[in-house]
Amino acid sequence: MTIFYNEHSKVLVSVDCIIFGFEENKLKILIGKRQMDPGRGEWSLYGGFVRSDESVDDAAHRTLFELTGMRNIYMRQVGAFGSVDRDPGERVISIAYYALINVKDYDDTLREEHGVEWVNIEEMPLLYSDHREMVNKARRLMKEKIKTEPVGFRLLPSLFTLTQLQRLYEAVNGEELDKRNFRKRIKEMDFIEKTELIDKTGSKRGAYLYRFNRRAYDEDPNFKL
Amino acid sequence: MTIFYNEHSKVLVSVDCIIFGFEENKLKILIGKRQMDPGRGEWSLYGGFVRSDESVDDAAHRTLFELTGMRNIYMRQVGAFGSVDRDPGERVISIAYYALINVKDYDDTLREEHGVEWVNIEEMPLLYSDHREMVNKARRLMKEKIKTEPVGFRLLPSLFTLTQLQRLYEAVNGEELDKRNFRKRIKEMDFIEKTELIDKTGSKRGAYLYRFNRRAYDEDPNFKL
DNA sequence: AGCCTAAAGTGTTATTTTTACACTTTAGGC
DNA sequence: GCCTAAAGTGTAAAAATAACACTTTAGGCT
Repeated sequence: MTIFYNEHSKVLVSVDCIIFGFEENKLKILIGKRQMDPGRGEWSLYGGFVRSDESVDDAAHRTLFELTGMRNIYMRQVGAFGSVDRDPGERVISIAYYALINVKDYDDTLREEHGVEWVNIEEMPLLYSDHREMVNKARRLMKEKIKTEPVGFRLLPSLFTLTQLQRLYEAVNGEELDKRNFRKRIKEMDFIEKTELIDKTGSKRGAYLYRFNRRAYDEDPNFKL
Repeated sequence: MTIFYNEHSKVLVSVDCIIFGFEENKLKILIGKRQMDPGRGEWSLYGGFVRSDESVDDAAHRTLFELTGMRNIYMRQVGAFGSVDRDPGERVISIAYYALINVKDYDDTLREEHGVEWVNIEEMPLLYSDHREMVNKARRLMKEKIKTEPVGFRLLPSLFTLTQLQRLYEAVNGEELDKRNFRKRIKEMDFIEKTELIDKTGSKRGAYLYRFNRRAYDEDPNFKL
């Protein structure tokens, strides 16, 4: 293969995943203690290196799959982090991605095998290197995204109550929402469908379960929450 | 130096700049015909490689400086572009940045020496590799940014008329704005200051020149246009 | 059986924000 | 002095958002 750019130096490129989950009315991220040097024992995002035969996006999906066994996950790029000394071991430029997963879809045994935990994002410990910056930016982007695109459902079971959905938005926005105003907006979005099923786990009375209908959304995609 | 990650492959990392300018009431970008292989002769963004001793952000600023001789330019990261075969020569992952500059601050001789031109973004030719994608994403991000942060002034001279400012927003938004509503909003922002100076280049009557007062903005940063 | 509890569910009004809209003023050029 | 072309200016309607409280229901307890 012809080398066109041979005078330039090459660097390692990694991906780091900010994996969001929603549990007990709290927004959480999946982090673990680093099991390798440098930084062994520090809290860290899960990541991996980009291989020569895969795109950066593919590397992110592969890395997430390695950790969770899950495919077809909603992932979006957060950005590139490229300080010279961001990694104490060697020059590594990292591309951060955030992912939205339903906590219940993630096998707990697999999670423990990888030594990662769901941590309330409001109680994040100190993180390795610039990972905290990554989380903050990911959170900012996700918060904006979730307002205008129906991606929050990715954090919930496919059937959910309106209270669950409201709590999710409250956790992401960091402020309480008015129940009646919230539900008024839901009613305007026909693709958030009420089922006849009732969830009794959250109250004695029980609450109707709803589902997101993607097909209906695609026909009239106007989402706003 | 200890090599910690030695089994992983390294790649070239470049930066590409989407340089926005505003001229003749049009939003423009600075592009040139590639002067090297691969892709010689194709329209392309201006870019450069990230060196081992500089951050990615620094590389972007250095690259912009090489092209324009300008420093302290507003630049924001667009994101990483990392398809395996995005560069026909060799695997190169590129981090795109957009910059906002005042066209009049860019020396025209220097511009010609580098063989780059201001092209109306609505009449963009086919671009090399994935550069069009980069431009589109940059434009989307810039459009959002300019709504809530006072960065549009970077595209204008330090003294500008309200009509110029309105035309800028019209060019970025891609739609006409109501003059009275626009000016009503300006009046609410005390950090957009009317001067006693008058610009007569745009009309016989002349229009008052305004300036952005950063200090005043910092004290009460509420910008919305 | 009856009472207590805790979450589900439901509309109206006030406030704020956004949009629509047209005429007067001014200075240069002819 | 008349024509032109851009600058400048306020009000009213419409839409979006925010504020707000009571009823219903079923389980658990006595």
